[in-house]
Amino acid sequence: MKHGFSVEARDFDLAKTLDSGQVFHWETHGEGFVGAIGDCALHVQQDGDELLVHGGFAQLVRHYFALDHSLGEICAAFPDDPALQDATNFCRGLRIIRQPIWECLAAFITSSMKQVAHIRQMSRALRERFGESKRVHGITVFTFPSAAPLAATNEKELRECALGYRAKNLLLTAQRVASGEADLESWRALPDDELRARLCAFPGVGAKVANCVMLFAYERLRAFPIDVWIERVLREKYFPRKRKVTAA
DNA sequence: CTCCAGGTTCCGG
DNA sequence: CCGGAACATGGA
Repeated sequence: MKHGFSVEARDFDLAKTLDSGQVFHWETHGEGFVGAIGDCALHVQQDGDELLVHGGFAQLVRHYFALDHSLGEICAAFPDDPALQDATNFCRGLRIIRQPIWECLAAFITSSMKQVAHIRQMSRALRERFGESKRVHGITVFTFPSAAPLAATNEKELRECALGYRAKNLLLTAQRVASGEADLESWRALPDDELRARLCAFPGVGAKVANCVMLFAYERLRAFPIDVWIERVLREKYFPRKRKVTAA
């Protein structure tokens, strides 16, 4: 427990944020969580208005969890809508984090037609098989594999991580990223529409996954991923007569 | 044993 | 453009 860093974290709920389905590779450990941000493995634990971070990287943690966002201002800007009021109360402290692009893209490619518990299982299998082993706080953590080691495998090996038909999509995407043909970092400079079009050009990436990557990795806070649950709510609360609910 | 899960893609009308 | 169906896997 010693040698940890403390990071101020007001208006933040670590457990709620990591359990919200925007990221899939953190695991509970004791009172906190272990995981990795890119290559940096760490243990994080919340204690009131602060985070105890083991493994260093305090500034990285602050950036990753978007602790610089003013959650109060963001919530105050919401329209006066009963459903949104309920939502803000229910989700208080849940932040949209800043994920490394590749691991976000890869994770959501595996997410189609899968329950969150399954997505987490696939993430773990990929990490244990292709990620790097690190030690932090006395435990072993596997980082999420970069594109290169995934590009160097084959569909069969990825299927052994329970990816099913998603294996081919992840493999082809990893190859395009690892080869440099698709430079995810440079795409930060693109406007929303162009970025979305490039993301949708990857196999297995459609409107929903592209919007997840834009929102969770590219900081495009206007992106609005519509999954089956959001669609049900939109239909029930706002558009009872529409046959199809889309972002536009 | 069936059903369906935080979608995408392809195909026919 | 729009509705349907296939796609793998595993837990309920």
